[in-house]
Amino acid sequence: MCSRSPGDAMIALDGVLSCNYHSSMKRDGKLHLALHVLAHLAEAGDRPTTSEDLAAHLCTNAVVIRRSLAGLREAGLVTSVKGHGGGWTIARPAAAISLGAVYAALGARGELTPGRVPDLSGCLIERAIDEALDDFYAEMETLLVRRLDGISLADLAADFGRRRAEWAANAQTPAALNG
Amino acid sequence: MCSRSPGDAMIALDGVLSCNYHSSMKRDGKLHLALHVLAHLAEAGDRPTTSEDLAAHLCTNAVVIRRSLAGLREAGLVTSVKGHGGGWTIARPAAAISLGAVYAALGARGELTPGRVPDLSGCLIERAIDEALDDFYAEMETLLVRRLDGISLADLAADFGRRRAEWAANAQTPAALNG
DNA sequence: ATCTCATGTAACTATCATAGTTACATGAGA
DNA sequence: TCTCATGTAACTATGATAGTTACATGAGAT
Repeated sequence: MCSRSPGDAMIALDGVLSCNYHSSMKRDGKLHLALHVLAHLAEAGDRPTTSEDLAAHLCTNAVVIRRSLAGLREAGLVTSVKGHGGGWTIARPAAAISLGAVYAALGARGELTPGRVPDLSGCLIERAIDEALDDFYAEMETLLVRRLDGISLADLAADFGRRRAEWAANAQTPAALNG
Repeated sequence: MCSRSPGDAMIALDGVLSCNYHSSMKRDGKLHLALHVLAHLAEAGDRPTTSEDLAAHLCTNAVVIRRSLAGLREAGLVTSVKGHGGGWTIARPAAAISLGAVYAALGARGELTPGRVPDLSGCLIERAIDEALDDFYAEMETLLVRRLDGISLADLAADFGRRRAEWAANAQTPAALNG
């Protein structure tokens, strides 16, 4: 089950495309999920979106969405409202949310760094390698965050806008989207 | 079981230190393992080292070592000889082996890149994010490899040499090594 | 009031990657 | 031919994360 309904913020592709519910979000990372959700929330603007709706769009489970958004809420990137008419809303304009902020909000240690087990062996070679790799990974992490800080959600949204325009122009051949 | 015997290439720390066999190499990555093995082989020079010996030093299993070294052999970084007096030997001087070469030899896709599942949903937002992240990860991968190419095994060995000297100077207080 | 919707969260299962293990075939000296 | 060591398949164990179920909590709608 992962089809769209005409009224929502998505481009209407109903009946044409669907994704296999159980094999989709298998090994793709927390960052990807969070960005996708945020992009949808940015599209929705002020109107709250339920985790159920988001889950349908992302072909995943509502609880998975809530888990991810819980972290983003603590970081002040989104807000949530319970009950009737409730749901999730983006807390800042998309241009004011950097991918670095999202990455940080996820506590995304380990997205790059493999994580290290403390060295109990006393092997000096191991120590040298541990330190070298620690330094190296820290350096890469810095580069990664710096680069992510330079990209905003609005940049992704712009890219999305470009795609939508392209899609509208080629609307005659929707089959090309299946490739 | 992970104690050293006095005659080998390791600094003799017998009886002083041991590591818990079952909880050591749990989440540390293929690169770390390969580098550690290579560093030991570099220390050993021309004399072949058995996977059993290496496993004892690294507190892991001989088959794990052989699995890792099989990849490195295909890349021409190490050689192996069967039978009596056999074992593993480093194929080039340590200065001529870059960490980038090791990384490549491991086919270490996924050390950084989370890997992506093909997008079947047709969601344009998803596509924009997929491409942005693909580009981003490719960029980081390039930076990572470039940086790794700039470090040789000999650099790590030099670091090891420095440590050994320090250790020898402070040999009176071996307890400090336990911290 | 209470009904319904939606979040918040705990607890469980499923899946995947990798480390660890066992077992055995193969090849090379002694 | 005996022993050592690699080469490899097949299995188990572990940990991370996605997916699922279930239920408590809170906030409007009636």
